[in-house]
Amino acid sequence: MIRTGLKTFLTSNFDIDEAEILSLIESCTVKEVRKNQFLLRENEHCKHTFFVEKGLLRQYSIDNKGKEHILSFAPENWFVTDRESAYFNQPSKYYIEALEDSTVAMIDEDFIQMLSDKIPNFTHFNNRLLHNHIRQLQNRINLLLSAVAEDRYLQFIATYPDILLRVPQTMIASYLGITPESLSRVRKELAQKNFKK
Amino acid sequence: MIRTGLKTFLTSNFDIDEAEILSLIESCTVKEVRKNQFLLRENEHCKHTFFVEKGLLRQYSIDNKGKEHILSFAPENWFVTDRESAYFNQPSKYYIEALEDSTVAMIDEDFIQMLSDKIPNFTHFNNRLLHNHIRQLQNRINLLLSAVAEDRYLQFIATYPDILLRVPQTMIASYLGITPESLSRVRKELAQKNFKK
DNA sequence: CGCCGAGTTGAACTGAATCAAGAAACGTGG
DNA sequence: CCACGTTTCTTGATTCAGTTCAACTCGGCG
Repeated sequence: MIRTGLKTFLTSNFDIDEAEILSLIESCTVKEVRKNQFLLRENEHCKHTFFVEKGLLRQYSIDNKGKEHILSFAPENWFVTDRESAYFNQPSKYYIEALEDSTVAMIDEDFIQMLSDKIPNFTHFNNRLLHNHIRQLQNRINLLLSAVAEDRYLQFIATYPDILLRVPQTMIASYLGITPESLSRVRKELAQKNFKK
Repeated sequence: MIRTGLKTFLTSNFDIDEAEILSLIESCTVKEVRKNQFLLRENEHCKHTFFVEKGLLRQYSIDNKGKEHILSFAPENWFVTDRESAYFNQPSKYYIEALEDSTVAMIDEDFIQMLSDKIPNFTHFNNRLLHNHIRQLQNRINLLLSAVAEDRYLQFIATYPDILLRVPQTMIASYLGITPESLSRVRKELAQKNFKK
């Protein structure tokens, strides 16, 4: 079976020979998770970065009223982890769950260490990943502070057109910080606007 | 004049001798900014990380309706920068402005490079800074998604009691994503609750 | 065929925004 | 140190975006 995931990702991002990659990859467990299975639950300690080879994950919290709030979606070739838990060694506030049957590479601290040793500019790459994450989070905060439901939704469409089609509307609403009913109405409004034009 | 800022910060965080620090510090410009002066404006390219030795800065955006939204406050011994602009070389969406007369160390790319060279675990330190930033941003998103005005305010008080006393309420409201009027009412409510107890 | 979860729609409600007007605090110059 | 103007905070009345709750529709799947 050809693994199109992490290996391809590494070879296409780093200047490193195939053989070496292969030996590295072996020390990285791959997990098949079915829809609705969890990779992390609240209060657990997050020990991995999850690299999605196939499928789709979501990271979310549950507030004290029992409502879910989606922090992120992770489709193919994305990394997810709870950095707060993993890096600072705290119990996680989040759940990470498969929204589709998925194939996930489980990257642990040792593996990162190996990559750092073997791949010269892996540190830089990792740094870029962190900066990218910060950028995404900051933009989202700015959006939550400044934009109404409709604008948030439009922004979401523009940024994640692929995800839009793969997850139920309820979850997009949760990501946007509005109710499913509100999102439904927003979409209706937009449809009418577009029709008029 | 004794600089209590960056030097102290470095010596207390890293195992490095005084002399070396001193020579490093010299290559880092220090700027005195007066209240309401800007260190960064929208559309400029952010070239520095600002380390606040004395005073208080804020980072904010202005939306298309002309409203300000505060992304962060930076009191003594904090770093601020627009990583999106600095790292990805994009025009900034944000303003960084002094809320008090401040002393700010202007850390540029060269200086970071020097620190990386001279200080063995500086990379780790920097990494920790990034993770800390991510943690803070993620928690804030979670709060914006899940909490009403009152809870956000309570959380703010608990997290930044020092800042609470130094900035006008208007700005705290802006940070929390509510209007000054709403914050005023929230505080009134809380005062009444506490009185009843 | 019938069920079930996802999405839609409606009506009432609510937390927060808006607009407007005072009151309090603040600092700046005389 | 007071007087004055400016900013900040408060309070009230009204409006509004989004929530809540409930009923109904639709498409898929066993």
